[in-house]
Order: sequence, then C-alpha cells, then structure tokens
Amino acid sequence: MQLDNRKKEVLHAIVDDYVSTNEPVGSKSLIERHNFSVSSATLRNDMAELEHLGLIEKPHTSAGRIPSDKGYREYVNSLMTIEELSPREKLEIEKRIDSSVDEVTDLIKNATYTLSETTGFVSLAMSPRLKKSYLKQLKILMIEPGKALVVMVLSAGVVKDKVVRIPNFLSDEQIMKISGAVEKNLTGKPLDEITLVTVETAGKGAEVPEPLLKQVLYEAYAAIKQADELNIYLEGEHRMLSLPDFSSLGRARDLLGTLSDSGMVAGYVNEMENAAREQGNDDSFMIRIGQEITLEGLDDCSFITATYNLTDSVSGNIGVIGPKRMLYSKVISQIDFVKKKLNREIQKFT
Amino acid sequence: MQLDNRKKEVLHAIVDDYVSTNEPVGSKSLIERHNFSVSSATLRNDMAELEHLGLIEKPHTSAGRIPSDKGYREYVNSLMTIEELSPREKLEIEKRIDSSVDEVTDLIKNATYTLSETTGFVSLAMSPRLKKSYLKQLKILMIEPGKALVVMVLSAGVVKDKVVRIPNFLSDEQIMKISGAVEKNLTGKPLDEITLVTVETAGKGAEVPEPLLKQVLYEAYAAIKQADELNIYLEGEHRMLSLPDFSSLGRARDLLGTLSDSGMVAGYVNEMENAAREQGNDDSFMIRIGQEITLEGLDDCSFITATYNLTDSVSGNIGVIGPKRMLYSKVISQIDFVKKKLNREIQKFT
DNA sequence: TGTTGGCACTCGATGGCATAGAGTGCTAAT
DNA sequence: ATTAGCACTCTATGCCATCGAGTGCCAACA
Repeated sequence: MQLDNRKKEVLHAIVDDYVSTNEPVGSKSLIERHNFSVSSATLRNDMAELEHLGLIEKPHTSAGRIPSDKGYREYVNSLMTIEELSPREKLEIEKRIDSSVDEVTDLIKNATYTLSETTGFVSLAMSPRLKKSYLKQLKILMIEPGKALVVMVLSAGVVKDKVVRIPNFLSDEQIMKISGAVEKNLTGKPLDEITLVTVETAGKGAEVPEPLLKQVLYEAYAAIKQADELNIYLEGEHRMLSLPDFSSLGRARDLLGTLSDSGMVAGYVNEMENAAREQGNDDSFMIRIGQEITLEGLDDCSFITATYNLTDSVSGNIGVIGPKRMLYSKVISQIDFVKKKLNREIQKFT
Repeated sequence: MQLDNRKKEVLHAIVDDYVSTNEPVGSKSLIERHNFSVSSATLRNDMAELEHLGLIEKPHTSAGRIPSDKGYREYVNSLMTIEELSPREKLEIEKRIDSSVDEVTDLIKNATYTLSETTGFVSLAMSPRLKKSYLKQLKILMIEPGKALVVMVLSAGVVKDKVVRIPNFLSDEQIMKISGAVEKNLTGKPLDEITLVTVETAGKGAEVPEPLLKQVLYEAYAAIKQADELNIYLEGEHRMLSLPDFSSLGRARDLLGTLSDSGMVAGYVNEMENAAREQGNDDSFMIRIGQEITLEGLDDCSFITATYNLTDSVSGNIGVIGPKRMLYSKVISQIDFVKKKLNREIQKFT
C-alpha cells in the first residue's frame, strides 16, 4: 500500500469525520473541518485515488465517501494513534470493577458488564480456556441415594461442579472410597491428558464392585469434560438498538438473532484465537472488521478482543462487538484498561 | 359490565381480527369476515357503545377500532375459550423438553427455551422460591488455604454452592469439624428459619477457636442466604424484533432495555406472585396486560405466567412476555402444556 | 325501540412533481 | 501538481391532489 502522506491524512480525516457524524463525508466539509493546505479539488483527486484503492466508497454517485472495510483496516493498522484514557475515565472503571466477589467467574462477569457500560456496545468475555490447567482437587460427594456432586478445583483457582446420577444403592462409604482413589491418582494431571481411560485406571484402587465403579467413573469423567467446556458471557445486546448504525430493524434483528446464540459466538471467538496463535500473531489485540467477521448479521460490526491471563498458561478473552463505525482508539484503550484491571484483580485469587 | 350478547361477539371479533391482521378493524370488514346477521350501521352503533365503555379505541378519527387494555382484559376474563393444542404441537414440545439433564435447573432452562421457541415471544422462568424448603444437607469443603466451598442440598433436590473465603491458617480438619457440627444441627431446618444466630449456635459444637469459627460460620450463613435468592431465566429477547408491534425502534429499545435488567423483571414477577396470593387468587395463570404492567417499556406487552411445582410447597413461575396483540388462548395453552410437562419431568428428580 | 340505508366528513397513505443542496468528475488554466 | 469552474447526478424535502376506508349522524322503517 503506497500512500503518500497527504492521502493518509485524508483517509484518517474521512474515518474520523464519518465516525463522529455518521454522514458520508465530502471534499468540502473535509476542508472545513481540517486544516488542509490544499483545495477541495485536490482532495477530490486524492479521494478518487483512495476509492480506486478500495479504501473508501460512496453510497451513491452524488454523496460523500465512507470508509470501506479495507479503509478501516488500514486506519486501524497504521493510521490511528492510541491515546490513554483520562484519569477520570480510569477511575470510573476502577470503581465499577468490584473486587469484593468470591469467585473468579463473578469477577469476569463484572468486568464484562463494566466494559459494556463504558463502551456502550456489546461486550463479551470467554471463560478461561482450561486445557493447560491441571486438576488441583477432585471430590465426589454423596448427595442422596442415586445422586452425587463432583467438585473440581482447577489450578487457576476455578471451582466447577456438576450433579451426576449414580447407582441408587451405592453407599456413602463406597463413594468416598472412589472419590479418594480418583483424587489421589488424578490431582496434578493436566486437564487435556485426562481421558476416560485415565479416570478408569485412577479409580481402580477403590474396593467397589466393578460395574458400579465403572458407572461412577464415567460420570466423573463426563463432569471433568464439561468443566472444560467453553463458556461465554455476553452483555449489553440491547445497547446496539440505540446506535444509528442499527436503526434499520432488519439489521438489528439479524445482529441480535446471531448474538442470542452465544455458543456460536463463543465458537467464533475461539476460532479467532486459534487463527491468531497459528499466525504467531501475539499482538495483544485481535480485531475483525465488517465482512472479515464470518458470523451472520455482523457485517456492520467490528469485533475487538484482548487476552486476559488467569495464570501464565491459562487465559481467556475479553472484548467488545460494536459498530464498525466506532472510535477505535478509544475503545481499544477501554478494553486494554479493563483487561489490565482484570488481570490485577485476578492476582488476588491465585 | 353489562354487555348484551351481540356486543360481546363484536368485541370478540374485533380482538380476533386485530390480533390476526394487526390493522384497526372497521365495521365493514367485520361484517365481511364474520357472520353477523345485522348491518354494518348496527355494528357501528355497537362499536360506539364499546368505545364509550372504554373497551376499544381508535388510533384516529377515520380509522377502525383496536382493543384497549380494558378490552383485552374483558376478552381474556370472559370472552375467549381455550382450546387444546393439537397432538402435533404437543409432540413438538414433548420432544424439545429433554429430560436427560442431570439438574433441575437445566430442566427449567430447557423448558424456558422451548417456550420461547414455540410461542415466538420472550419466555421466562423463575427459579423455585425456596423459603418453604428445608436444608437437606450442608457441607463445607476445604479447597485450598483461605478458600472453601459451601455445598447445600435443599429439600427439593436443588443443589447450590458458593465459594467462600476463610482464614488462611484453618486446617482441613478444622473445617471438617465445623462442617460436621453445622450439618448436624442445621439439616432439616426450613430455610427461612435460618438466621445468623441459628448458624452460630449450630456451629458451637466444633472445637475451633472462637473468632475463626465465627468467620466461617458467617460465610456459611451468607452462602445459605444467597442460595435463597431469586433467579430468573429470560430467553428469546431478540424475537421481539421480528414482531410488527415493535417495528418502531424506540419501543423495541425501551423493551429490550428493561428486559436486560433481569433482576428488575424478577422482582416484578415476584410482586405479581405475592399480589395474586394475597388476593387468594389461585387461578393457575397470572395475566397482566399493557398498562397494568408497571415496568417501563412494556406498555404494549402482555405478561402471562403460570406456576410450576417442584414439591408441594416449593414452586416457581414460568411464562411469556409477548405483545398484547397476541393469540391469548393459544399462548395460554402453550404455557399450560409446557408447565405440565415440566411438572412431570420434575417428578423424576424428587 | 332497535335496525338500516344514505351521506357528508375526516384523515392517513400514496404518488407525482418541482426544488434545493451537497457532492462529484472533468477540463482548462496556473 | 494544483486549482477554479462548471455541468451533472442523486437524495431529501415539501407540496398538492387524490384515494379509500372508516366514522357519525339522521331520517326512515319494522
């Protein structure tokens, strides 16, 4: 992309103006609002050039230009400068992310909510990916005949549990035996190395009749696998309805329809994460703009996520989904600050 | 309300027509669509009367009539007849409410989702109100220094837990002692009789230094109280955007904005429930129409809930929020059927 | 007294039309 | 390479006439 300096400035100005006014921007208003030392005719030439390069486009012949996805991309990649938040804004976020909760999960939800409030967009967080974490503790608790609770504590301090069904006539003692055996052999094991076979061998020590034992172990295994599932927290979907970008009912409907399938969104974030990792792209932010997003109904959105760290090897994503016509630098700073705050607060749990 | 038979029929017809067409209905089209044995002029007189009574109204002078809130109310109270669902529809619901889940909570979520899908509206369920249930089991589990898990099993088979912070230097044994003492003295107690004092006396037996004991007991108490909190599941908010009734962005925004505050909705449902109980109104359905609903942005909605039973004394609500222009009889049957199915499935857990 | 046909009137919706205004591309001059 | 100027394009806006569904009321009728 060989853009001379002025063309860069022009693109920069167009993005800025369009983001703040939501109107296609023309050569004249560009001159008015910015201190270009050239005439509008010159800008027109530049703009024609930029359009030729696919960076801007016009809704119709006699309208101003708006940035294309590619234009936003160029802006994000090499034009914008990120500014820090004001102390006031920082304070606001600090205040909202309340550290008095008892569980990491609540803290993450809290941060997600805050992010949605401060940006005014949809925010989301992924529960930590646990593959790389190991089992710190596992207990099977008898609840009542036929029902037990599998409680797992993972290395990152995350507690998960699941009610499972067990054979009716298993006694409390028998369950405790199984629990003890499994715990002894499984603690310290990385989650992704735990398979049905591992669990079954781990349980061998318990003196419990074979078929019963097997069933309990299977349930325990299923509980562990479930704990490993991805979880996503989405917040503030309704805020999108206040944006002029989604004043068309159809667009809004498609967007919220897609977002309502949180599993789908979670899958997409995961894909993004994997793609970024494969490319060795260890930029702290992942940004997808408009058509780059393969989810239906998000053509007019941008997707920005950052990675928060629970431990060195366990991390999750937090970010926002907003209109692609957004103040990128601002939103990125906001996400960044929330992420940092979250990281700091998480320390207290590990 | 003294309405002669024909006026009743007219109101009935107006509601039906308006619900199905979403257009104000005039005297002429009323004649066309229904077999009235009188002329349109007569109906006009009747309609003027109905309007005088406040049962119908016109958007503007030269338009047809639409039912007022009061009109819908009359319709719901004494005009409509509830028809059973077709076997096909029943089957569809039966199929969707999957009973293979392990926890009551999942079953309820499942039913909520199904209800939203079949009605096409927002559906909601309240977690069971637990006041009248008792503590079946309570265990405190050491997770790691400074952290414990309080696991509670309630009479209805509901399992709740909460991670709590405890003094760092408490040992596993000490926690087990406390757990044992509390459990021994608290099991069987109705939830609403459990206070901080009760918990503290219950823990007396444990041989653990006083201040430490007190802190743990306080946390346990807090966990129990939290288990008692109301929980609401809302589903399908985005579906409202597909309804012509909310084709105005403003309305849709207000509605979804309010619904996004699920705590507020939960509070409202609870109020409704209490109000109904005070009036000795043991109708199985609670219906609020339009302005009767005090939540902001729900003026164009109706709120219909039914009560499902977990045990004889523990119950919750399940229902829908839809446009007040809805097929009441149909929706009521749908809720009713889902409720019954839910009740049946719940049996398997208790 | 309740019912009916007739009629004038109301009011939103629709579509045509002219106008204004913002913006463009192109050309010729600097 | 830049600029002034100009013809052209297209949307948005407002106005106006028309259409049609629906109403209210009155006088006549069973």
